[in-house]
Amino acid sequence: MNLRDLKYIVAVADEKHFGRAAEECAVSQPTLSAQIIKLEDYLQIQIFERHRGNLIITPAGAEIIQQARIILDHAEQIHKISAFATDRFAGTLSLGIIPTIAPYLLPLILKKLASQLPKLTLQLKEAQTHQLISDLKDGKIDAMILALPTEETTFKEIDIYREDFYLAVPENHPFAQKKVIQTDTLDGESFMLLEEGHCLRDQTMELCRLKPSQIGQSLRATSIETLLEMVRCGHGMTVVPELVTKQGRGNICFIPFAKPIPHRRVGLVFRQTFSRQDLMVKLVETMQGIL
Amino acid sequence: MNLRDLKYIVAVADEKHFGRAAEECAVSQPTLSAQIIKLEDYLQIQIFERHRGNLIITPAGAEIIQQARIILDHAEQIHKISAFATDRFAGTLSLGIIPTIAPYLLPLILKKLASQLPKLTLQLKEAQTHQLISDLKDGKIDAMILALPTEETTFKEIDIYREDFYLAVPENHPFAQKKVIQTDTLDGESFMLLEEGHCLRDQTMELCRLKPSQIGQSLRATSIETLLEMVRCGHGMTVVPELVTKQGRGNICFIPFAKPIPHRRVGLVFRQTFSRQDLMVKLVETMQGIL
DNA sequence: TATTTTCAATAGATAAAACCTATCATATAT
DNA sequence: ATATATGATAGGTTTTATCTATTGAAAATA
Repeated sequence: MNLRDLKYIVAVADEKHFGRAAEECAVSQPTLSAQIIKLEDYLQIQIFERHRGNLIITPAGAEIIQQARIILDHAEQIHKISAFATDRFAGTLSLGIIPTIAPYLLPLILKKLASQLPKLTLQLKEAQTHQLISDLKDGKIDAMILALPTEETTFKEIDIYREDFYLAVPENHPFAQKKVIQTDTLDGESFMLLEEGHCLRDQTMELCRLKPSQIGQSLRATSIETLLEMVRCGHGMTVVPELVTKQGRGNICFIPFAKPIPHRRVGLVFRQTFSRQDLMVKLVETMQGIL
Repeated sequence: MNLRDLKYIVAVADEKHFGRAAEECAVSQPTLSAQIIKLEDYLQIQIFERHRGNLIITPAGAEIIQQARIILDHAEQIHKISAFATDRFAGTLSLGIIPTIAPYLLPLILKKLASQLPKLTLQLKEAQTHQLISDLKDGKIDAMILALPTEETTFKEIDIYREDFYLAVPENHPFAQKKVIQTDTLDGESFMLLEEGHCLRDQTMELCRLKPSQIGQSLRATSIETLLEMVRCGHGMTVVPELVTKQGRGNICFIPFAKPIPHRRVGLVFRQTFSRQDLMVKLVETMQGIL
């Protein structure tokens, strides 16, 4: 049995005439006749009684045609679903973002993004890199924004922006007077970092070549904001990405690093096999246009 | 798009594995893969994201699969309808019967017929021959029982029984003493007939070679029972088929005719193209067994 | 009654598709 | 580094759908 066959019998039921039904289905009359005979043969049941000018639908045939109409309706639905879905910039996108990006990037772009991609609905999830990677593999999210690279071969990455790091010190700290800072002058300083699992923690440790003794152990900071609060109170210093410095903050100085300026690449990551790659490109372009 | 394709994507959605889905569909994995790719291509939409061991259904794909399940359900319905309908002795049969047969034949057979063809429901319609012929052509009824032949080339006829005619006279009539009656002794007698349109009227006129002057004009009898009531009251005589004589009636004598005995053939008639010919044969055999 | 018209089925040939086996490519697990 | 698992690709075969032309049978018309 075949959707085409069902179309044929519905056409015959509508037209009560094989020739006209064939025309409606854009096939020749013998083709339509043969297919219907084959269907009747397959179902072991007669659907139509043929007479000239007087076509009778058998009772079972009428029931079958009723089902066929339902089936064709739903088949049409499938076409509609596809047609809608092929508007690649519409629909819902489930997007993961790491905690050191989300609160600083989202306020800058969400509003304009909604106006430039009006048919796109974002479903946001904030989690650490390793969690997002797992979610992306499982299909729980469609894409994610985080620090590149991910080292995952099954993912594709597109750079969105490059973000320089800054040293955050209390404004009464000696460093606060410096225009730039050399990473090798940080040797004895005491640092505060985010809790384990944040990529920013690892990046900071690496770029400042921190010894375990320099890292404040008492604190398990879950956010940059907490960290900055501690800095403000003079418990130590920390490193933050550029976007964090854009919001006005009292009592804290953000000192640029000397060249080569340490930074991170922030990008959009998705599965190589993801079905909406053109939306990914569009999304990145739109975000870059806003920033 | 094709019912087979829909079966394939539902199988993949269920199994989350192309190989197992192919097995379930009893085709090779390349076949299933190729068909699904072709479907995705045709719909211009990706239904699955392929990874090893981790198959993800796209949002649009999920909607399509939902529709596909509905469609396959209804397709299954079509199979069930056919399977039920191919029990050729089940279902409803719309049967027309002429008024000179219905009230005498039906009481004899209906009960036993219901027990011997328990799954068959009869929908009975009583009408004159010409009306039944028109209804049968239009498919308003499936078959009819009447006096043969119909002279219609598009119908098939099966004889059920042969029915001799009898002369009905009041018991005080001189003819009432006769064992048999010769048709050529009826010349001057006055007859009462059914109204126009009844085949029995025409048959009686023919077999008795009645002149218009012999036929009572005042009466437009719509049933044999009315006619017999008139005979009982001595208004004349009439001719009735054998089954009418089987019910005990006072004050009326039914005289057999001399050879060659005039009679009519009663049979089952249906369209040559009717889909339940084997039921027709079975029905006639069953009725003959009962009579 | 004979002829024409109408309508669906049949015949024969061609084109399209679905299918199979064998193999490849890639990612994951060992 | 090797083996395994999974889905895609290649090439060839079979099946199916389709076409045009024709036939057959009933109905309408002359």
